[in-house]
Amino acid sequence: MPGELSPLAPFLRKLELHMRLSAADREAVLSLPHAVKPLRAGAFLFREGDPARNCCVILSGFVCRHKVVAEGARQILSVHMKGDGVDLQSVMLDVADHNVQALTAVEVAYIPTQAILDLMPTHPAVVQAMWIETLVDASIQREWIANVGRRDARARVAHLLCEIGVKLEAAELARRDCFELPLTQEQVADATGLTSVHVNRVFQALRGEGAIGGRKRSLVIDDWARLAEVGDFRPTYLHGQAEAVGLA
Amino acid sequence: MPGELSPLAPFLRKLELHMRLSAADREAVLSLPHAVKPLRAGAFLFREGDPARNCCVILSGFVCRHKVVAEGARQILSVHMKGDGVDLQSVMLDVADHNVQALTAVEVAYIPTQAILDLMPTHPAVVQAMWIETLVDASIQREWIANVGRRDARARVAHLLCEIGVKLEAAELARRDCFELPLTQEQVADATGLTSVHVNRVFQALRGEGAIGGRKRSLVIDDWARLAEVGDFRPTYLHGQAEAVGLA
DNA sequence: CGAACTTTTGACAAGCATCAACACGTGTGG
DNA sequence: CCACACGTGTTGATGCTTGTCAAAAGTTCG
Repeated sequence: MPGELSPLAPFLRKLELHMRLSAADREAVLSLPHAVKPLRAGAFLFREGDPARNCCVILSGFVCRHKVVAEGARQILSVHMKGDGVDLQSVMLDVADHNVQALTAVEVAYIPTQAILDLMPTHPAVVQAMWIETLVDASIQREWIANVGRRDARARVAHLLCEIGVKLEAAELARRDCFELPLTQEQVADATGLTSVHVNRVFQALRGEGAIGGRKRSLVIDDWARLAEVGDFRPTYLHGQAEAVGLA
Repeated sequence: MPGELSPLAPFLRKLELHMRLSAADREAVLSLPHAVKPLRAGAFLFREGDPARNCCVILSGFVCRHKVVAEGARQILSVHMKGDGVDLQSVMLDVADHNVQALTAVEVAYIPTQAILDLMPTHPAVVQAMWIETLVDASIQREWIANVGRRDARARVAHLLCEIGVKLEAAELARRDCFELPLTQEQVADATGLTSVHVNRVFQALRGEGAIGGRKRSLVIDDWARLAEVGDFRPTYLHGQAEAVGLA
């Protein structure tokens, strides 16, 4: 079984950011049972209230997690890309407490949760790595609470752009200062707790002061240090991913 | 060793909300090595940047986790009480990404992380329960992102009050509709991304419309259904804790 | 009984939302 | 190939929610 070619290889790579794994552990990850499924942009991987039977790994494309509040407004909770295990937590919890939706066309691998539980006795290190993965996820969520709670619009957007840049680079999809933004301005708004109109104005402001460039979604971060300062971006909270791109 | 009298009993009780544990597992939790320490209000249990060597369990009193952003504003990320394992995640991560501070005088039990890691082979169910505990924590954080990101001031405060009520009841510290609020209005503001002045006005509005009563910090939720509706409070995200108080 | 918090009040300012319209690019079908 | 719809981005006018500043009143505790 040629490990490097397994669709789960990027997932394994991500786990290894957190923990050293033995050859047997690596093999156990790559041979997890999984069903690969292509989905169109906008498709739901899970919905709030769904019973949690599977967790899934992103193979290509982008997804986000989000909640819808009473008045119908949407709040994006996180953005995920190649190699991310989305809803690893569903391994342990009974029911999904949020939605997971494809931002672009994606390929995902569904893994039955039981298969992961079965690794506990035989490959505890793998389970430990997955636990860490969920903890890093939680750390990112804490940063997002601070982002939407206590930063102004400019900082929120700048922070989000920096984070996405680092995650893209850690996933080896792009350089952190030059990438195709996988979000529309409306989705940036939903991620930052703003309106799309105001996000648009913030983008213009950031362009105006020379922090970012590029046209449309092709984003170029001309002045990383500047943008990071505007966004109060200190990447410690990304743990392994920050180190992976030399920001630790 | 009389389990019921161990200071870790409330922690065990919380873990058992998530998983059925054997007698041996229960015993293993209660006999975890720990150092009990009383702390004054305002004391830090951990600081951002600290190396993570211990995790701690709250025995009495209240603590919060928070971050400080560039301009000096503070964002409270969660509120914890008796039986909560705060920073269980530090078992796995290298460095604390936020502060943990006592809101009132507290007693905490520090547990060396290594002792928890050592349970992996011998008591996997205990480790699994702790994992679930961290996942429920993450679920609550997601709800907070939506709360500060997409709800107006009234709803944010109402939501927070409902959540604290349910957690207090689940911890058997009070009824969910009648309790001593462990936060000052300024701390409520830091938890909801508002200013204390505005929080004060929201409290008056909620009192005015008959949703809440009581004077000072002694809060009485006169109309739970009303407050829950104002706050868009649907407690699924609390998982086991919601069920424990009959809200599932 | 005074010092340090905490809550409350008022006047005013600002950031962001809202609404509405328009521009632009892209893909689709006639 | 053009017409058209649709999603996305852009702009302007206006107003509300919430922040800011400052001061007073109430509370707690040594």
